[in-house]
Amino acid sequence: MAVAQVFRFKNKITMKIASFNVNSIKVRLEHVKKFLIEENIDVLLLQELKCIKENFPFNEIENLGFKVIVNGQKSYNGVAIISKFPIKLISNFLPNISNGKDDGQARFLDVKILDFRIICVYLPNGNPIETEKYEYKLNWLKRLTSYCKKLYQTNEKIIIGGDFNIIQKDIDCYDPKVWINDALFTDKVKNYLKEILNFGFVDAYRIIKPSSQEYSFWDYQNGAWQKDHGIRIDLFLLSPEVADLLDDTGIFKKIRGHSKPSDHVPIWLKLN
DNA sequence: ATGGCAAGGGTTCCTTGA
Repeated sequence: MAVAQVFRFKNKITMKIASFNVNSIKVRLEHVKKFLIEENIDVLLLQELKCIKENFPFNEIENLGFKVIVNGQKSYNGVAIISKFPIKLISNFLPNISNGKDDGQARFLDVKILDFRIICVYLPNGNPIETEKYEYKLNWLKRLTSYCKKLYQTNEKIIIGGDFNIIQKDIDCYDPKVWINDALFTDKVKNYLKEILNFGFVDAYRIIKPSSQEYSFWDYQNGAWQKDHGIRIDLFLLSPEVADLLDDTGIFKKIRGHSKPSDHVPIWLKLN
């Protein structure tokens, strides 16, 4: 009995996965390195690199013992996945509904790490509404919903993480009145997220903390951080197979108070 | 006391973000 217990303990998979919209990897490199090391991160999803692949600091990250996959773009967007375990690229774009092709914006990575299917997303902001930016966001959500539906049917261990640019509910922002008619908070946008959740995905944060009010983004302007006027828009969506493994989750708020912070902070989860 | 951001790219300001 004791032997069996030790055996089981030794073979238990423990993983800490995080997601961080860095708002320029160049400016936030030291924050990322410190976070990876001090918080014992196994897998990190990054958004808003704001650089092309050639300018990503591969050496700095790989020297810490990580593998890296980058989907870069000049000036805007850009996503990456950093992992202690080998990464196999499945797709670096979210296919168009009409022709299955890339749309040229680096906002998506789908990879396999161990037996997990891990998807890194950076959704469009979409403001102002009733413009083509908003239409692009709705179209992106339509494509993501379609992708998630197919993905769900594979019954794999799926983790979709990143900056969703969606405030799901009133509790996910300091003042819902401020966000009326904002592209992060319209019914159309929220309904796409609901549809994805209705397939059977769950918001990891709400499993562990059903009624907590915490944020993952504070605007640089108007003293938003000092007044705690934030929003929770960075999310991990889990398939049931992963939700069963969820041990803990949280928002790494303190990094927002450091010098030269991103306007987002990392979110993380532990699987056991 | 009443205006208050940041980053990239490229130039002395524009775009984008949320």
